[in-house]
Amino acid sequence: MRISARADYAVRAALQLAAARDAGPLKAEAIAEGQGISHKFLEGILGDMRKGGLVQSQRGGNGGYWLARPAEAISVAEVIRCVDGPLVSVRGERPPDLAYTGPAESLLPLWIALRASVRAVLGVSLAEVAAAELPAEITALTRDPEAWTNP
Amino acid sequence: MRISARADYAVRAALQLAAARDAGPLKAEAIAEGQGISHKFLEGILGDMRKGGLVQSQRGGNGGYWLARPAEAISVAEVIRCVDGPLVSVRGERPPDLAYTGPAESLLPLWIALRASVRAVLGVSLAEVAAAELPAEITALTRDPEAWTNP
DNA sequence: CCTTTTCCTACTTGTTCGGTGGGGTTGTGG
DNA sequence: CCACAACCCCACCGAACAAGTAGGAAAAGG
Repeated sequence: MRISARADYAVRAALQLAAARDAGPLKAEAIAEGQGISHKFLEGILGDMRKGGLVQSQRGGNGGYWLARPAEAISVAEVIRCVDGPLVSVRGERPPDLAYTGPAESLLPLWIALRASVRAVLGVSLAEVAAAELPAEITALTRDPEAWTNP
Repeated sequence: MRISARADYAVRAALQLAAARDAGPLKAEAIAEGQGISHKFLEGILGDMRKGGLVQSQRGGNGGYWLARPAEAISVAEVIRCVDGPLVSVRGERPPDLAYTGPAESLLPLWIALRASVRAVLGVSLAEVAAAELPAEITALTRDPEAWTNP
């Protein structure tokens, strides 16, 4: 259950774009520097986000990237899916495509529940994260000090 | 956010062992056949679980594997961690080791919340899954028909 | 025309994934 | 004590993926 560098970078870039909403297009170089990401690598990620319809771009002189929709209408989950495919997969397949037998039968509902819960958390909008105003259900999860410790 | 084949197989093997609790040791070959897993590959996984203290084994004539603890006292999360390392990692690092700046600052709490929610779901015991009696909070997540559909 | 910046394709290097094969070691039954 | 059944412990393998890198073509603006 790892979040890839692509996904992490994509979300951070999207947050940067959300924050610079009214400052016109943002250059890839500026985002890369602002977040400490390899510029060329980020360019590829932004390209995927453009193909996925999340951002738009303009070349030349004072070009750059901007969000295709308001930051309130883009979820973190969408960004991750855009650059990394399905949010949760088991052995490369989406949960509903799996079949289990015997005592493992109710493993499928468990994976489904897992996916639903991941979806719920990552359903937050870029605006909420950028403004540091996460929904109450999410902050509730971070309240427990044990959530911040490694097992 | 993918569950590897190792993790999936490990949990299924553990469930098989949980179900055969009172039938004495279970041979790797039997588990492999029962779950449609490559026998040699499974052997490696069971080896990891033994080193992790989750199962015990006996060689020779009618040897095999059995759970080291009652199935009520082993969580799915433990099994996955045993064979695959940390449950949730971002770019290979555990969330508390990350540092974000600027508009991405509250991305860290989001990853923490994500991990907490994953932990909550996978905290179920092998006994609960094997008996198909998931806790109410988990089944509640599977109630929504949308949880079963791909986006 | 010249600069800037995005866009595209290809390549690299290292690691992981899923799996296989062979041989050693320990236990049981005859 | 001997054969056999199982676990145990490597070593290896091909394919895929991850995280970048490099170089240039194409558009926009001055």
